[in-house]
Amino acid sequence: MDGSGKQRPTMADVAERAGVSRALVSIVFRDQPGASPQTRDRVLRVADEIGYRPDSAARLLARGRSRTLGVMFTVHQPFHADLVEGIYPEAERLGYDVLLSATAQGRGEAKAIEALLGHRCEAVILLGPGAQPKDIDALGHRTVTVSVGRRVPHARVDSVHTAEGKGVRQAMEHLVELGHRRIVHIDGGRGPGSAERRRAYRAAMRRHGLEPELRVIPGDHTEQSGMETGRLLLDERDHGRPLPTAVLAGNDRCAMGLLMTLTQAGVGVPRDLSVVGYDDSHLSHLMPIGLTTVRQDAVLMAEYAVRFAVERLEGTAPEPREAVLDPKLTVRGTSGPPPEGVGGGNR
Amino acid sequence: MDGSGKQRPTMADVAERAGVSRALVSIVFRDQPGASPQTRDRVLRVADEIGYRPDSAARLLARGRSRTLGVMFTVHQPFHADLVEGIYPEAERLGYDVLLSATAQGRGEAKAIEALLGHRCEAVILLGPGAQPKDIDALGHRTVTVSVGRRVPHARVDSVHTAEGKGVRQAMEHLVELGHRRIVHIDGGRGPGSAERRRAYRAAMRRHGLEPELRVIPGDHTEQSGMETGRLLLDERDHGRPLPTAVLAGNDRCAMGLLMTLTQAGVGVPRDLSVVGYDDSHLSHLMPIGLTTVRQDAVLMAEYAVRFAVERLEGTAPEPREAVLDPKLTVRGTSGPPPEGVGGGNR
DNA sequence: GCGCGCTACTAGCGCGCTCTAGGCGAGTAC
DNA sequence: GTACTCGCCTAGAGCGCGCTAGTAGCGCGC
Repeated sequence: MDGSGKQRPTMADVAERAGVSRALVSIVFRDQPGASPQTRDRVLRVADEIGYRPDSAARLLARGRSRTLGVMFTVHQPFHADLVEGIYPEAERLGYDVLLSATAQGRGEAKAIEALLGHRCEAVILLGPGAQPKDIDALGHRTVTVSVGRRVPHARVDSVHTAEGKGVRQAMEHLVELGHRRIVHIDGGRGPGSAERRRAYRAAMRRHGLEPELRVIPGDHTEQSGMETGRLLLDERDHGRPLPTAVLAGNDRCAMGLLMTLTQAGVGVPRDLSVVGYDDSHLSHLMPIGLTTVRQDAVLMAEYAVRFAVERLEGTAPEPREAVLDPKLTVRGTSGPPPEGVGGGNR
Repeated sequence: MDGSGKQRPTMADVAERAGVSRALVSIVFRDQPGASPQTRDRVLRVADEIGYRPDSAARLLARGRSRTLGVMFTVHQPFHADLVEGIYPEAERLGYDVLLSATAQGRGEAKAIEALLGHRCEAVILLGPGAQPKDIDALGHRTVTVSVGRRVPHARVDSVHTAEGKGVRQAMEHLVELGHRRIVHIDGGRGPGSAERRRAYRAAMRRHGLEPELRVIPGDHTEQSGMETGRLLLDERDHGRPLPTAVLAGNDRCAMGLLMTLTQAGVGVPRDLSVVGYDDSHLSHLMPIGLTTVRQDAVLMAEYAVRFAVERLEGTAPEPREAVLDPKLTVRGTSGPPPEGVGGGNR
């Protein structure tokens, strides 16, 4: 009296029970004109009684379109979580369904995308894709594709990202104005936006005549990376090399890792050292004194991504576009003037 | 020359181009006997050439079963990320597809579940469901359901969770053995497992004759909650009430928030205060000295969840079951003896 | 010659739905 | 009266696939 024996009710069941044709039930469920209010009511009531729910597979098959957007993301990226949260409501508003596919250990981007395509997503939104530009371009030729957080210069894809240079510049101005000179940058490796951030960091250092202090420490967009850098810096300090007075991290996760290591080692933030992150993911609010970070508006980015996809699909905008959002430095508690006397590099 | 005009190739296209029948293509793609190696090769080659990929909607419709497991999770829960990572490989191993549906701001559990059912998931795996037991029971009557991280006593659902009591007991033994007496617990509110953890904390305090020190601070499973508790404790200290010497947090996120607040305020961990978390999510490894926490094996839990669902679906285990995994205290750096002289409550 | 079993393949129905092309009756215009 | 519209409803094709039943061809034994 349960489980596998229980057949899922179909439209035909509803139709029969309500004494109408299948087509009429279809009309009612698609909220289309062509059914009297009474019939509509009766159909809905009967459907509810027998627990009918439209089968999206069949529906999808029947009408040519799936009205589904596929989203590839990484489970462990808080900023992706923020983006996903923004994607749902915008997609719903435009009448699209959302399918998530995560990359994870042992499940690469290719696999995640494959799954989305198999489910007939009309468009694919890639959050911080790490794939080669040529692969992304290939995907873009096969289906409407949006890359979020990463520019893919000559590929046939829409892209939504922030003006990395601008964000880094703001952060650097902020630090320099506070009096910092010994500012290091933790690199984001192949992570989205890293190259631009690195470039902008270098340029800013040069512009302020700080070229001798310029230092890029290799890393990536994980807490792990921030912690390793922290340990590295502490280790160097113990061997006589002074700590930098400020660190521009590759992203918030990296900044978090760094902070944990440093504060646990008794380094005062921002007393002894300032830290600036990048993303303004949920993480940054969570710190007691707040992480100074470059805000990327996740909700806005999500909205652009969804709209780009939908407009391409519906032919409103046949050509791929690029949205470059203005980042905004959000000064919170992890940045302040460099320690007295140190000045930040005047040896 | 792009986009909507480009029709997705179907089996018929492959068949025609390879000079065989549709059925044969179907056979090849389902990896079934009944096609010669040469034909098989040719079909696959042709399919690859024209970029054919089986349409899962149609496939799902045609064979009665979808072989799809739906997973409801919360984007911002790191432990859910760990679970999702474990679910994918196990599902794949058993030949099932995975569909994710996130709860988020403005997208409650009901909506997330609705989406899964609409996509014909045969079973639903709920990660840390917050819904009312009766609603979960109702769902369990409609479809195979597995609750992960939360017991749902009289409901028709499988469940996978850890022996909360045991975990808390271990943590408490550990703290008491170190010499702690003033141990407070931050509650997890309606979060999964909270009630059991709270109960176990109370019992442990009583068993060790620490009833006078017993204190449960309301909270939930977020960093926010940990931070608020931290501020509360610091505030109390400033008004003369001594800090507890140890805190048993509701989960790792909460412990993280607490840690951030305390260490930033100059409280040494574990010098002045010990902190124990719960989950052993990725977070706990990320701290420089490591979070002492009660390990819930995410991978194992994920495997149980998937297997329970599949075995119910395939009739191997018609009745819902419960897996209670043994948690294991993982001692890392945030726990140590209480500060000298304080002893931990001997006023 | 015949039947037999086996491999390699095909015809065609049906999954649950959407959607086009209508049907039917009542009202309105001439 | 005929002609037409309009609201409500139905018949039935077909979406891309899986699958059952069946066919063609071939070697084999007698």
